[in-house]
Amino acid sequence: MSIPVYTQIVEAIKEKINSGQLKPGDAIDSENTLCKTFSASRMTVRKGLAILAREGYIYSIPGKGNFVKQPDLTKYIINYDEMSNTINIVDKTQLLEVNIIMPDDELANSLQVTKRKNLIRIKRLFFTEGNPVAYDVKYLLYQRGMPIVEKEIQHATFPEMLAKTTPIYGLKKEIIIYAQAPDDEMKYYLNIYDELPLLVVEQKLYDKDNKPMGLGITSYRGDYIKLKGINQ
Amino acid sequence: MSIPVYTQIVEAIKEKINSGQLKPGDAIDSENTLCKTFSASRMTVRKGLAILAREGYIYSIPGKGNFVKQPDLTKYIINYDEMSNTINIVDKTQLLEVNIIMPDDELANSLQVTKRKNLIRIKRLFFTEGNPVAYDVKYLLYQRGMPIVEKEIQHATFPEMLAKTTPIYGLKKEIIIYAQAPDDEMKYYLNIYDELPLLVVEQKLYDKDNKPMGLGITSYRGDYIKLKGINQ
DNA sequence: CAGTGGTCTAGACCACAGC
DNA sequence: CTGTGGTCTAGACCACTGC
Repeated sequence: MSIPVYTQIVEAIKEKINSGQLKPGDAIDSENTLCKTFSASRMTVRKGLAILAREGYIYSIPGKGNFVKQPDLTKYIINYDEMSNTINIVDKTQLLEVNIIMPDDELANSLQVTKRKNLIRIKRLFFTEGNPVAYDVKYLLYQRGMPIVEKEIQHATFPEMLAKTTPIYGLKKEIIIYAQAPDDEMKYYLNIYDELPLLVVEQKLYDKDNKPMGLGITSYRGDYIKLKGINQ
Repeated sequence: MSIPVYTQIVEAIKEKINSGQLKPGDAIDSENTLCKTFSASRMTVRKGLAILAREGYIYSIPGKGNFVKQPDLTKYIINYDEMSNTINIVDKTQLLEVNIIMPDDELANSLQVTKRKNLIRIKRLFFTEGNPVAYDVKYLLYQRGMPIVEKEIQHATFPEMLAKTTPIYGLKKEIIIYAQAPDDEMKYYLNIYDELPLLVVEQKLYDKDNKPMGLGITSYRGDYIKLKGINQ
């Protein structure tokens, strides 16, 4: 058989769990027992168990055993990037403003800086087939080497803006998603004349020491965005 | 040192990547080289590399080597459940309707059933401190043992409704998030008198063979919901 | 105390890359 | 052909659990 032994172990245990033979909290056969059952060495058995643990099927308690885990029914993975979503792709961007500003209380608090710290503010409009679909504002802590060259920021996504001055590994990210009615400025920029709502996505980036590096707020016309999340 | 050798290997390579010594696409020292560098056996080195691969730092090409991976800057994890979000928790639910219905074209297509297949439709209202905050509709394929007991479904989340008749392991889930203006029915149920938009979350559940098991549509008052996603 | 999982070794054979 | 990663073994010692 060309199927690795550890895969066979994984599948056998998954089957026991999926079929209900093993329920959450139940103990799995001990590693030594599995060694005998599958005529495998302990390292091979442990490799299979590690895969099951990674996939959320089991957990282990040292000195006691391996147990079936209560699955997490609330977890979803979403791939978010300002320029593309499930129903639309941004094909043009327009730079409205690049400025150095001083933060107000809320912004200073959000980025954990004093009100005297200079920030870069970038405002952009996103278009699809000639129609404005989103209004985008970014606030970045100024750093040496920060790209203020218009060409470099006009089409960049948020992590790309920071990638040139901050190591992108260890970068922590956060998004907040909510619905909002457009104010007059949004209605003007996004050509909204009726009751069309906005979907707003706030992005916050932290360096590997959890220091906030920037805040982005992207307001999408509600008819041009759907976000999709899947499990695993 | 009580830190496991494989952890030391992981940290050493992470540091090389975070500091920029190793860039995406670069080859990592071969496993045999790492064995010598860390005076460790190959299995120990491989355990460290497996962790780095799982965390998205590296990938391997058999016969060639291990390489630094381009990090995925778009991936977020969101914990979604109808009853609670970043700014609100549902503390009361009201069952509006439990019915057997025949699907229209759109629904039959979405659930991959014929129009003659019976579906269960459940309509609920969610409240927080006495105020209606969300309107919730679920469509379920009828199965033996399906809970139509009101007590059992009134407060259940979507996966919980299915958990009694379907194994929850291997369950695949999908959510679609978008903003929408409320229609008159929504305005009535959710006490909306002004331009408040809705945030709509559609949930679709599939069994382990990718057969759709149910569709849920939850429409939240925009001022009572924010969804949060983080990386890793 | 025996049994459990956590770590680790020093070998082995294989399929595959690239010269 | 050598070097690479992928799989696997048969031991070992440790810390912890529960009797």
